[in-house]
Amino acid sequence: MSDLEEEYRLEFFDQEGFVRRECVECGAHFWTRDEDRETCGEPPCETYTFIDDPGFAEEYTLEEMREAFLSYFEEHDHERIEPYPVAANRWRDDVLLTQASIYDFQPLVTSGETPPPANPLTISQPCIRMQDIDNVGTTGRHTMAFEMMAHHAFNAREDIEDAEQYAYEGEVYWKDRTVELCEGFFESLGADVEGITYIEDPWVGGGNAGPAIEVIYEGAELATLVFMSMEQDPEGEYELKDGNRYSKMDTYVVDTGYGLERWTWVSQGTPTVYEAIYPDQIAFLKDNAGIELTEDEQRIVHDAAALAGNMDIDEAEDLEAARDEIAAEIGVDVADLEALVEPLESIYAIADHCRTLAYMLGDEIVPSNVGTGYLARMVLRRTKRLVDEVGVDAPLDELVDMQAERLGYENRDHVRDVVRTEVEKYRETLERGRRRVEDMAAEHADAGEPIPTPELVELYDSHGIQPDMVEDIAAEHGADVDVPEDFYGQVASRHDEDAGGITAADADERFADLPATEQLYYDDQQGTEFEAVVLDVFEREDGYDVVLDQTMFYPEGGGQPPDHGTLTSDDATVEVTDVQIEDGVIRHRTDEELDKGSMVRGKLDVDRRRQLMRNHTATHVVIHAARRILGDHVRQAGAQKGVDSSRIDVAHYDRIDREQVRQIERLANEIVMANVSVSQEWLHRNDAEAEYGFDLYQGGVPPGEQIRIIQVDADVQACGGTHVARTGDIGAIKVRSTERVQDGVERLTFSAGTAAIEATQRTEDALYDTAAALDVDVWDVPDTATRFFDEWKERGKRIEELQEELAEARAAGGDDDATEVEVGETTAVVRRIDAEMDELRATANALVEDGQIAVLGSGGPASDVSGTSSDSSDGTNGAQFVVGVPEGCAVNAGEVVSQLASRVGGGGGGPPDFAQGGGPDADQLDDALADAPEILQAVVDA
RNA sequence: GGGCUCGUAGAUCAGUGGUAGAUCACCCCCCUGGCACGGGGGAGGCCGCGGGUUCAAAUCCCGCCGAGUCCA
Repeated sequence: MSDLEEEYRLEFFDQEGFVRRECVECGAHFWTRDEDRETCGEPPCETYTFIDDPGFAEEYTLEEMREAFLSYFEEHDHERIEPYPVAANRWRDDVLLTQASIYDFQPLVTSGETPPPANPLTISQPCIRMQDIDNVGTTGRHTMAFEMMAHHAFNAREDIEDAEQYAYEGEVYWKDRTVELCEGFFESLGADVEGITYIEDPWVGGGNAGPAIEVIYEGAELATLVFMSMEQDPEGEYELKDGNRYSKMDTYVVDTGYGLERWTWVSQGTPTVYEAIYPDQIAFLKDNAGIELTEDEQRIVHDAAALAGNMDIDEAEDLEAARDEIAAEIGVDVADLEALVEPLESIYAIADHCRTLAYMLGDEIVPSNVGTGYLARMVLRRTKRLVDEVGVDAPLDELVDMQAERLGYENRDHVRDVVRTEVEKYRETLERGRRRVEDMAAEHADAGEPIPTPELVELYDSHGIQPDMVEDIAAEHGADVDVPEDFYGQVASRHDEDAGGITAADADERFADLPATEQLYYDDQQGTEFEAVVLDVFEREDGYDVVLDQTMFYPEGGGQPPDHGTLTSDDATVEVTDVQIEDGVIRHRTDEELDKGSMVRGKLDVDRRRQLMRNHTATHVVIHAARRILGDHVRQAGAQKGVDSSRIDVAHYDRIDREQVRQIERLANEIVMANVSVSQEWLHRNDAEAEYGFDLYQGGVPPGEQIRIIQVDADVQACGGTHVARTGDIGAIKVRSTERVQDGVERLTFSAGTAAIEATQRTEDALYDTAAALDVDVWDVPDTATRFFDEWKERGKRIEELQEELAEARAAGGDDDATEVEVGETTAVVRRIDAEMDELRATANALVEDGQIAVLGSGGPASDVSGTSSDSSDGTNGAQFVVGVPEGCAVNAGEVVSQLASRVGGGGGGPPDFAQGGGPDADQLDDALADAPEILQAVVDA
């Protein structure tokens, strides 16, 4: 096993007189100029020494420090690069947020597939680390939002066989120069370079690894210098700390990270990092929340923070343990200290969270319950809770705007708008939750028991109500709550993860030897016929896979389905039903075999392909139109093209209403009618990104140095699909529906070309048929339908009234159809009324009100008076009974009904005073009713 | 993408196989000089939609639509 010790023996260290030492506290190896040094310098082995004693010659604000860094590296031959969005999922699909500057260049640049935008380069990249969320504010040094200043150099070995295979060649600089530049920057700020220690700390992550150095100054880790140079390899020569083996790569990359906030903090020497980086907002928040401290109190807070800073408090949990110690040291009561410090901690967290939100929303992340949108929502809600708790009464959108303004954003109005919308949504959620908890609390308070844990878990998991909020609300209603220690564990256990990763289909070895198929559909997008040579044929379960030297058939990809068509050789014509591409080799799935080596003529199913092209270009047009109508935050969140219809999912924070659909449709068709040409061009990806930004990648990020750019009107996208030549070829675009596929994601389904016409015709047919059925003009359909519906409701009510009148009349007039028997003191009326259940019930009620027992049977409605009956049968749908018993009469209606119903092959029941039942054998109805007197007698005797 | 919860009167919600309810809001009347309150009466429901099970479904099962929420 190698611990990479050799990797750290730098010439630079040698020349500068560094020595390698082992820390007496933690055992880490480090490099220092100070021969007497015993510890590595990093907490907990040593403490911060810059608090109240800044480590640089001058104090810097965030902006000044960023500029100092970038200009230093510019002066040393680095090109300054504009920061990337914090939404890393715009250019890669393995992560959601940008957490380090190197994220900007993964995976394609680091692997050598794509050249970096400059080499070497320097950047200050905004980042968000959600995992630190609990520590923000309390530890004094954690922030969720930060900028990682960096200098990167991308190197590729030249001593390899095929050096040109990588997008960059040769060495820009490596370890020695990296450390030298780092020292140089320290020096430029007037730091005492004697005090710097370099700790050996190999880095491993995401399948890559390499030696790395932590740069410690004044007790603080100010930079990490990573030398990414290895990749995971079971045969590898190095075994690293994650237990895996690694071997050297052909590319090797300098990946550095300098925390802008740390550097600013060290330059100012404030007790916490927050005070150094957000002085204005913290002053505002303190003032607004009415936090005024006496000089004594200020001193206590200051000392406590300084001590905490020195104590290597890495987690909020550790702080609780440390607080006793701190209080003792300063000589105050722990409770008093907490009362002083906690509001400040909230305020620090608010400032940090507002910056996080400004980053997220400024980069046009739309709050939702998926992906980055969910993260934005979580941060926003947490911030809102903190703001309310600490008693800040400024609207949240104003607080976020303070950060957006500081960052110089141009879309501040949009950011405020989104924050307001979200705050309102949260308010509604809280209100719903409050009512729910109040009911629950009252119930459990009555029972004198605490709210049980499963209820708590459900309140959080299904309704988004935090346990501590439940505690507060429950307390108001006198109910207790026990929040178990492992609460969030119990929540997690509700989410039974059904493992079952999708096993990737085994790559077929035999394809590996075949050359990449020439893609004729790019040379001539309008072409439909071609000639080719059959390179190979593979038998499959349901047909054959044919590989040609070149093809016009478009393989499935980018949401565009594959082409269909035929391949014809001298001997046979075969149908192509599917086309797939793998490693550049295109496979045509056919129903019959073709001879290897034969010449074939390929013909596309032209109608299908035309529709697919129309749909694909239309997709670009629709998303462009949606963006113009709904706002710049609109991005594609998925798409599927089809022959008859296509759909795109877009990120948007509200439902798309009918009027907006009309506007989108109109604008889309204006672009169609303008008949602008659809241009295809292959650009170097860096040029394309520089010119159009990451919005190019609406449909995903293509690999490679050159990317295909499709421009439709003002819309520019990287796209591998086939398109019509001019927008007019689309013919027409019809938006058919919108649907909310997730909160914050709207799906637009539309049709293009002939399918658009057909879709419209189908809708019209439905309208015409309706008009015909109502016997009115189409324009009168809405009014007529409304009138009919109202009248139908009126009639229902009238029928009910009449049924009641009829029932009363029946009850009053003893008519001949009824059999009356005496059951004890009470008269029972047994009668057959062929009517609906409603009518039977009404009659029974009327009889009961007259003090009589009602035993009513029905063989189904004699005539369908109400028009509401939905049964299609012809009166043979069985028998029903209703039995009603007046108060104080010892007859169980349920029992009677049960016995009657059993005679018609069914069952029944109900409360003792009013029961219903029935069965399928209507033929037995009269016999059953004839037996009713005996049944009544038997029941009363029992 | 997955899990969970919910959809009943204008609003908020009860009702978990057997006659659709409460509170507020609304309309009318009484009380009052008038208002608030109080009292009495009334109107207002395709129980989200579509299937299924059952003698019987707001209620149970399946699908769809709509909303909420937790997680990746």
